[in-house]
Amino acid sequence: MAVILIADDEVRIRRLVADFLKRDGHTMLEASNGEEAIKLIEQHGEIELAILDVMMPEKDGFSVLRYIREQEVTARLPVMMLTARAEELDQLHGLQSGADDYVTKPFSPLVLCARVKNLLLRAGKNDDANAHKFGELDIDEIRHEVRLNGEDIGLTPKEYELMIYFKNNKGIALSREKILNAVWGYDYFGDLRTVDTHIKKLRAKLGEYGSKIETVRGYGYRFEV
Amino acid sequence: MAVILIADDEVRIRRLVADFLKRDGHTMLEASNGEEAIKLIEQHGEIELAILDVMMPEKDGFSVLRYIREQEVTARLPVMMLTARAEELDQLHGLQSGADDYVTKPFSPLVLCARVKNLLLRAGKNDDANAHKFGELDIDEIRHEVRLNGEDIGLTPKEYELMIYFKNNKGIALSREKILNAVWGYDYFGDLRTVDTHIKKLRAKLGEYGSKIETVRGYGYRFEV
DNA sequence: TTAATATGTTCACCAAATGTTCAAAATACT
DNA sequence: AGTATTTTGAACATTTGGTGAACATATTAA
Repeated sequence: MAVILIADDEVRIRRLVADFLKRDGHTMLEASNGEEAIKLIEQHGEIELAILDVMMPEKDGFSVLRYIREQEVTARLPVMMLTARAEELDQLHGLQSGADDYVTKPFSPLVLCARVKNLLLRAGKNDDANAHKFGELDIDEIRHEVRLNGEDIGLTPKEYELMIYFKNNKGIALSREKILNAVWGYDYFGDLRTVDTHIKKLRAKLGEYGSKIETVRGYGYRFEV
Repeated sequence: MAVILIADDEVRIRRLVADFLKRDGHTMLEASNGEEAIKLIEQHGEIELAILDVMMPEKDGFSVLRYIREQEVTARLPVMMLTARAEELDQLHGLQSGADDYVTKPFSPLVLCARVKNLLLRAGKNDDANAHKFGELDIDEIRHEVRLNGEDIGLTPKEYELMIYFKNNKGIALSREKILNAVWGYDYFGDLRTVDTHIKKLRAKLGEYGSKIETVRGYGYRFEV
């Protein structure tokens, strides 16, 4: 279930796509031209996929796509293009437009649904498991490494797990008990101070970002962004 | 990239097959029984390969296969059958059922992927990149061999499959469990350390490129480019 | 200011993960 | 059947990491 934008000047196509994707549980936003599409994208931070027809009045699909890729906040938004002819498809390939997928008209609604599912899956994985960037700090769960200014900082297994735990709980104060339970396991009977030792090492390896792990006196630690 | 139908009543198997083939860039359609499979085939003119489990509720794999061969439009569609037992395999042979390939359960996902690639190739579908070159390291899936400085390094079957799995997941940290599931098959319950032994041998045969298989401590391995 | 408490820091010992070797078991080949 | 090859995991070696005691420093309370 996601929020999806469909932009096409033909009502018939728009409805068709919207109806099918609604049936899959998605929330649909509709635009009848490029200008409208951009307006909706600006207003809705939560759009998770954009389906753009290439041929549209006001602003065509390529212009909207370019806009999406240029804006910081939407640069990584998955985009699917609808093209009417093979020539346009060539354009897509040739210009390396930055679209994530394309479907040629006429299309089968079910194939479109399948591809949408695919894109959302891919994007979902990217959001959850791909690199989380905090300035020059990359937490890359795909490669299973953390980079500072592009360089792997060589975390040990425990340090890495600790980092992931902080990443998943940024801004939340975590007691030593909670940290031990989460990272070491609920049946671990170790000294609470072991946490401190690992925090120390992690902070050192994070360099300038070490201070992002703040001490919450009398309680534990908190990772700030 | 092709549109592929997978029909199996076991969700686990369906997901496994779909996930692996999606990673190869294919669009997957899923059916949980024979009736559903036929419905999807009727609706989609663009299906390029059907993978059918023999044992399914509503209509079994053989019935679906017969249907496919009877319809003018789908008569030449490549079909791969999944069979659970040797007896079913006999049926396939004996009845000259018209399937293009068959795979017995349990199967290794990688073997399945390779066979799918084969079938699509045979069917004249586009498929690029069967030879991957990393510097002086050639991974040649056509000749089914890996060369270092032009010389075949004589990988054993398991080593070769491991190599292919790494090639398909370069830059991604792979846990021993994942590797075991992918290369040995989803129902293999062997020692995780067996992976290490094979890594060791593969590294040795890869010579100077052995270090491209990096150890991810506390997790598994990662193939670098 | 001093005592009490909490956290930072260091380090040596122990534990765990991985590398490596090998021979038995399984498999493929003839 | 017999032989060759491959696979496997146990056993041992080596490397790396985890741990908590001990001491240092910082913060708070009295």
